[in-house]
Order: sequence, then structure tokens, then C-alpha cells
Amino acid sequence: MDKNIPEIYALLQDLSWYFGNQGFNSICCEELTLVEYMALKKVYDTQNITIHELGESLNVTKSGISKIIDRLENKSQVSREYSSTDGRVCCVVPTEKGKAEIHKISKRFSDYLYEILGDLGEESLQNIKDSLALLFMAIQEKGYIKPD
Amino acid sequence: MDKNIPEIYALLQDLSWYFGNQGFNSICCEELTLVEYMALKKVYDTQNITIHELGESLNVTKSGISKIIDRLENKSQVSREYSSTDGRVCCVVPTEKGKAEIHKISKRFSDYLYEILGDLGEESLQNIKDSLALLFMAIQEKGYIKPD
DNA sequence: TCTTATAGTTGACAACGGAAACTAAATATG
DNA sequence: CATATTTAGTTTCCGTTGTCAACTATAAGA
Repeated sequence: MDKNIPEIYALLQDLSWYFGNQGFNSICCEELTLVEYMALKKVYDTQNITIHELGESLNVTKSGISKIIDRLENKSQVSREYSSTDGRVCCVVPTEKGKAEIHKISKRFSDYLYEILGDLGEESLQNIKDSLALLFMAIQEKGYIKPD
Repeated sequence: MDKNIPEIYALLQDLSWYFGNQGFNSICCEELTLVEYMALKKVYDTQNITIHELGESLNVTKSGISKIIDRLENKSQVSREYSSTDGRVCCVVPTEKGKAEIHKISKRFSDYLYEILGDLGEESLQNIKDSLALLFMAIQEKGYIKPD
């Protein structure tokens, strides 16, 4: 195995800490937890996504995702709309408030990154973005790490 | 602001999900939660680190980190050693089992990454590593995102 | 029609981390 | 030296969270 791979792993793990719960909790995002934000983002990015699909996408059980959507709905960030073609299925859509929240949080973090990376040239930024995009696509295709 | 920055943020956030609790929980890591693993890794990487420093480093309150170390100690992954020069201070050191666990988890994730990235050439891997290292150093220097 | 599968919700439960109160040791001040 | 203050860490209480299992309801299959 290329010796770079364990180092890439270690860096990813450490970086993830900053963008995971620990970095996220203490922030401007007011009333959203990380998992709520991730769910909201997924709802925002995907038309008519079902609760079932949301759970799979976030690697949360169906009862877990149901409660996450409960909380988002109580906070008026999303609303449930039952499918007219399949009475079992519940689609989730973002409210206007939810859409605004997404933009706000994204901007907050982008500002933070800008303070950090603003000095780099566009070429470096492009390079970083390409590396991350490559990683993400590969990992998304592979799916979550599964138990042995 | 460079248009790449919001995209870098979005990619980092999504990647972090895979290396955060959601990706981590369902895995080979048996008896460790993510925050326990992060604490163990920090203990492993830092000689004679104190509980106080651990909490700061992981952005956890002192009561929180105290309990995390409790759990790691109950699992025989670390041990507390009170400082001889300052009776208040409690240094944490990894046990042999703890060291082995670090290697095991790191290998598990590296194997996963290898399945994903193994086809890339060394140059690409080096490039990804450099990008991540640059990001991580910058973010570490900046520290956790603070409330407004 | 009757059975089975699927989507989602609910209740009980345990894990987790924060706030505040607490102990104990070190340092500062007079 | 004596007392006050600061610092390190622990413990208790508590609210939040997500899972499991049981449940309802709708759809699909035999």
C-alpha cells in the first residue's frame, strides 16, 4: 500500500473532527445539531426525498430519522408531505426558513474557511477542491464503512 | 470570495460525515466510540498529556473529558498517572492494548481508503495528501469555529 | 381474499455530554 | 507563615439523542 494512504486517513479523520459535532456544536448554527443540519441539507438538495431514503443516506435507523425530522419540523425547517400515490410514503421538503438556514450556515463556514485559505491563490484552491471532490465521489460510491 | 471556497466547505462537510460518528459507529472499532478513539489517538500522539489539555484539544468540557477517560480506562485502553510534581495534574498514557487498538483502527480505515484510492498513481495521492495537510494545518492554527 | 412486505411512528431504554457544585493541590498576597 | 485565590479534576443531576422492538397502516403478491 502506498505510504500516503495512512497519512491521508489520519488527516481526513482529524479534519473531520473540526467539521463534525465538536466543531459544529459551538457555533452560529443556533438551533440545529449537526445531524439535523445534514438532514436539512439533504432535503434541500434532493427533490421529494422520503424519510426512508434520508435515513439510508445519513446512516441512521428509521426510528432515528423519524425523530430527526420531527425536530426539524418542530423548528419549522422542513415539512412532511404525504405522497398521493403511495399512502405509506412521506416526503420531506424544506420550508423557506429551512432554505435560509442552509444558506446562513454555509456562509458562516465559508467565511471561516476564507479567513484560513483566503491567502492562497486560485490555483491552490482549485487543487484542494479537486482533491476533495475526487475523495468524496470515491467514498460516496463505496458507501459507509461496514462492519466486518 | 473565491467561488471554490463554498464548494470546498460543502465537500469537507460531506466527507466529514463519513469519518464522523455516522461512518465510524458501524465499524470494526468494536468498543470505542469516535470521541473515545480521538482521545486515545491524542493520548497516543502526545507524551504525558493532561486531562485538561485533552479536553481543550478535543473541544470537550472538563467534566466531559473526565468521563471519556473513565470509559477508556475501564476498557483498559489508557491509564491515569498522577503527576509527581503537581498533585492536581493527571497525565494519561496509553496501555499496550490501547496502542494496538490505534493501529488496528488506523489499518482498518486505511484498507478502506486503499480500496477506494488504490488505483490512483502516487502523484495523485501525494497531491491529495498535500492538500489535506495544508487544510489541516491552517484549520488547526485557526482553532475551532467560535460562536459569534 | 389472505399473506407478506414496506413506510413510518411511538415508547422504553441506555449512552452521552454539559452545568454546577465539590475536593484537593498549588500559587499569590499580605 | 497564614489566608485567599486559582487551577485540575471528579461527581451528581439532568436534558438530549438514537436504537430496539412493537405497533399502525398501506401496498403488493399468491
